[in-house]
Amino acid sequence: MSLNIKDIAKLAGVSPATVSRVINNTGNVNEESRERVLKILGETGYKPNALARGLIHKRTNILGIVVPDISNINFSELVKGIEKEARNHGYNIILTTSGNEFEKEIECFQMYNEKRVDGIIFSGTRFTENHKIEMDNSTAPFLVFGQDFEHEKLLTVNIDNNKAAYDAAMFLFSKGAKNIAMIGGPLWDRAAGYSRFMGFLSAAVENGLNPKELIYEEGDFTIKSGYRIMKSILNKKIVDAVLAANDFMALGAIKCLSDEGISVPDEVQVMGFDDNIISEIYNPSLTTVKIDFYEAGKICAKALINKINGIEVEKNVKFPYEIVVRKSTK
Amino acid sequence: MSLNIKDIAKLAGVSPATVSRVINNTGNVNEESRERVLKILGETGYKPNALARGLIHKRTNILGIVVPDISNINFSELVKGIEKEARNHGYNIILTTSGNEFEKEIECFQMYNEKRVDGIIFSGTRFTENHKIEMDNSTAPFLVFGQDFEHEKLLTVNIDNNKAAYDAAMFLFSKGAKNIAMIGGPLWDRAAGYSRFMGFLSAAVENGLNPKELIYEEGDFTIKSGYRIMKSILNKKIVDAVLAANDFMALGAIKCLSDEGISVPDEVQVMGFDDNIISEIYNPSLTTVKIDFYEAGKICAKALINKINGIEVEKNVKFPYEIVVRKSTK
DNA sequence: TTAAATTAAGAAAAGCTTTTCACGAGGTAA
DNA sequence: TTACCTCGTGAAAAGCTTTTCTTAATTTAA
Repeated sequence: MSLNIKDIAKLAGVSPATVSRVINNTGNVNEESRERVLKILGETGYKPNALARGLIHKRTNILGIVVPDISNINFSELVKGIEKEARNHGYNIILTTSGNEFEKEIECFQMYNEKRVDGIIFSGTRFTENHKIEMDNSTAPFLVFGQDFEHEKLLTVNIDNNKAAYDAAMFLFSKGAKNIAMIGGPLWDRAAGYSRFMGFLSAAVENGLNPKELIYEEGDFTIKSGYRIMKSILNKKIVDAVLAANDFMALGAIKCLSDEGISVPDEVQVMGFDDNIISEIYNPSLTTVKIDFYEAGKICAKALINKINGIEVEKNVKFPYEIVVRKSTK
Repeated sequence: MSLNIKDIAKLAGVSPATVSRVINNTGNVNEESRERVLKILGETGYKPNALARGLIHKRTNILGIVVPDISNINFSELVKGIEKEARNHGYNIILTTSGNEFEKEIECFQMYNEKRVDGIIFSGTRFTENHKIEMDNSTAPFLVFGQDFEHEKLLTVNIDNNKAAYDAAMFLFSKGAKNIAMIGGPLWDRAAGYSRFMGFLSAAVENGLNPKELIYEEGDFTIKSGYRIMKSILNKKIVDAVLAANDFMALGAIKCLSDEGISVPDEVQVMGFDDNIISEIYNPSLTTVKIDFYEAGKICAKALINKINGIEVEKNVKFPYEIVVRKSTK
């Protein structure tokens, strides 16, 4: 059914080598043969087998992507950016989702190794010994998005979470907040948990708050946990502003406050992280630290492809964020 | 750097054939050799090259996916379902987005052909001559999601759009509507445009409306077009219900009605299609025909993989929908 | 005219694995 | 003992393309 290069060669009355030379535009083929081959190529619609090509060149032009959940809009935007940029450079992507489970992540890495992808982009939260082993063994370069894992072979792309959280908290203070609580991520998440907490802490101390009395509770980035923690905070202390480590938790907090009859932003200001699509249409709309995942995806793809092609790249890329002011703050 | 099967063979003191037999559990290797090989495999972490394997078996265990836009929640759910089910069967997915552009779709098909994927899942709106040619030439089976294209080699997975629109309109009538307008899709979109219109038409006629006076306007599935068309409808005729061909347009319609001071659902009931995540949290929340894209994705993957493996499959799968009643209808 | 260089094109190897074929050893049945 | 099986194993081919190596033919330079 499917033709191969030998068939084409026979049809054109030349050798496979010549056909290959025509297809790849490596010189040394005279005009007449060239045209005969091109004619047959057009008629048959022959396409060279990428497997055989990959075997020779030790390249597949495929990037392997691992994200926790593609139906989370942040990650789908990220993947969209990666795919867009990758395709512009002649690369395709194999996509797998991990649900943030380590074993699945490791499985994916191994699969990508078998498939001989040219590079791997990984978005996850933890860096276990097994992750390290896979990266050590991998011939394909790794890029981690959204974390600052330290590994000699690793590229990372991330925002400066510490500074972003600091800026967000300072913004709340500038809007008259005196007592800010944080609905944070788990501290083992070094980026969205730990670093954002540290930024928050700096700003709080700078504004005269006592670090001992600071309210920080760990959620799991869901709307539900935001709701639950907001309720718990209300029982402990009177606050006039809440900084959440992502938009979902911020939205949960707003829902809780409105259920309790507390006005946002008049009595309590709320701020999130990410700029989820829902944050704009929610009522009240959410002030947040916008992270452009689509652009981030492009940056990831470009950096990794450069690395693959031996072009010098920055090892730890920081990309910009932006505070988007809406109705949940004064 | 990277080991191959010859290296493993040398280390274990056997031939490559024997190593292969151990890896693939094809019998005829005695226990002693087997253990020696396994030991080396464990120590080295060797993984066979999928390219070479694919070349021999004429199989890649990869499915190619083409969707218009991965950051549209419907498609990301679809892809998530596909990926989940595919992985359960030992397949991976290469993902490309087309923006609904024909040339890109065709390009993707050709790329998938070169990469020798085992099957292709395509979500698009039109079926041109070029699409047909690619499907004719493809050795990999095709599955189309969300359309009813006719082609001998084609599998399709879809809801019964005609019946669903009929049911939706009948639901509105049952809630007291007398004059229903439809904000539809373009009629060249045979599924979400044409078929949903036909279903709406049947229900309208059945309820004594004059087909000549029926209001149907074509939008492009965006919130904006829903808003614009709603406004246009209000200028033409008094209606007490609107059926939109998707949720985005329905939400646009609600926004328009509320801007005009018209109460939903008291004065005008609104209903959509899809059950977008936003539809639930919008105010008022939207009554809609829920399409479970995640399940649909699983169905697609399963059907296609069965086809690949020579298992008899239904050529045109219809999967269920469900009317979700919320606050935009009485 | 001879030597050197260039061009054109095929043969064959390489890339890595699986599978078929062939072969020897050991066992069983007649 | 002979004939036939089974088992375990390695050599080699096949899958498809690219690239290197050769060779032959033609052109250019001396």
